Amino acid sequence: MIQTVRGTRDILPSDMPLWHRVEAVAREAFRRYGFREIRTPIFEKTELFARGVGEATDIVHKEMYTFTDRARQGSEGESLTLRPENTASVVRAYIQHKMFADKSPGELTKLYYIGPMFRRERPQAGRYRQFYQIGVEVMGSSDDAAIEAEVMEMLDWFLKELKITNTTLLINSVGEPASRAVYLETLREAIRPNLDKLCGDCHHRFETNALRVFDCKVESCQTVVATLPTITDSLDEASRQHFEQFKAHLDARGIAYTVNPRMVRGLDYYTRTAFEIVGHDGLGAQNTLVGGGRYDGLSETIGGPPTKGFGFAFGLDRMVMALSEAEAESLRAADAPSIFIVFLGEAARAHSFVVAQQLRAAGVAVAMEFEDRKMKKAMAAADKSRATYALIVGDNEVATGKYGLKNLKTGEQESLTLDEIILRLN
RNA sequence: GCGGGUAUAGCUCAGUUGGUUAGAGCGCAAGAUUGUGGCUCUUGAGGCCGUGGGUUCGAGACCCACUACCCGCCCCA
Repeated sequence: MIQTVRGTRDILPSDMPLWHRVEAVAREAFRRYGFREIRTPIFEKTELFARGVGEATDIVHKEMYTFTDRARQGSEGESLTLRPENTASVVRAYIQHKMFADKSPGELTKLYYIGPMFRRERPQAGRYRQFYQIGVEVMGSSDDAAIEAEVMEMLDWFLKELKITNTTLLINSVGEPASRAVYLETLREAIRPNLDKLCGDCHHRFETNALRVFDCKVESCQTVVATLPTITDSLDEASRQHFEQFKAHLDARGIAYTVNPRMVRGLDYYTRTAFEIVGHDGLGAQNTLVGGGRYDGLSETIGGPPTKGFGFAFGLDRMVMALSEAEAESLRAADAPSIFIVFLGEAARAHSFVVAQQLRAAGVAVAMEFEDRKMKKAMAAADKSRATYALIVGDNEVATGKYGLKNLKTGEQESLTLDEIILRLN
């Protein structure tokens, strides 16, 4: 039979309550912190990602789903790409719709998005070719470190609300592009005499992105890494101060963090603040839950006005995996009807449709089967549905207008009118 | 792109050194007499044993290829 494409999957109804919960808590966080939703197209011109994300990154280099659009008369079909991330698109929209134009100096544009992204990587635990991200972008003329701190505070609330504990916030400053370039040279010079002690992957990293040598898991590489200068040592003064302020803001908010001078992030556009939140439970090797940073200058890269920016994205798939078993179970349990109608006989069946209609009109989640079954079977179905109550409708009930409302948890049963039942459930 | 593992019922898995009708638990269906679920008991349905080739008197088991999934590397959410 035809199955899902490698790396893609169906999210089935039994998991939907978990997804909805993560989304709902995120939206509530965004509401409280003044973010508004934006939706950008799922595909864009390839050039946007090539320039925005960076030609040299693995994402652009080997992971994009790129295709040529059908040619129109007299012109070539243009190259389009399924979005591998959303920051470039959001910044594009910010520029295209001139969101900066009606703002006072200092006023920020705070946006959030939620939707699927596409990367052609090898699937494994917590990594899919179509995956879902929720993210925010703060754009404007200000680069106050309080912006970063406030976003960390929001994430802190978000994770606590989802009862995802046992996470670590890692922060670092990667500096301005100029000082980073200087540091990269320093780093390469420091690595060069030790090249023979490094693994094959690190040789490759040395050529393409020397910063990534820090991430190597090979033990012999780590002994070399320990001797290398960190980016902190060569930060430009402005970035150093910005980082100090960021930490002070976090301290003032009581948010715990770990400075990791060796944490680097893969996308080209990051400047100054970079951060990750890593989880430790229920995730495989892909344990980065949230990643983000500052991207001053990205706007200019794709043809916009000078703009400061800061944002993050988290993987919805991974966030759902990080939910505790207990939390998942209680979310699933809440995804059940309030009332399951058990009817007996043809007349009661016809009457039940009307009862169901009235209950639903009053806002009650009602389930019922359409087949006339033995009461024992109907009760078993009610139990299986995890409904709070079974509503018993037989000939007696039809005649008197009083129905048996049985609480399936406690086993207690009362005889009530429809109005009384509706009142009971509200 | 590279490495390792797995593939048997709807689900989770057993299946001896190759041997005759393919197993369990859960789930599903029916029953334990009248309009009351959960627990228990009885019975039942449900399998091209991933696909294709090979070895053999005989393959779910062994060999090869392919495919899919899982885990890891690279990289990332």
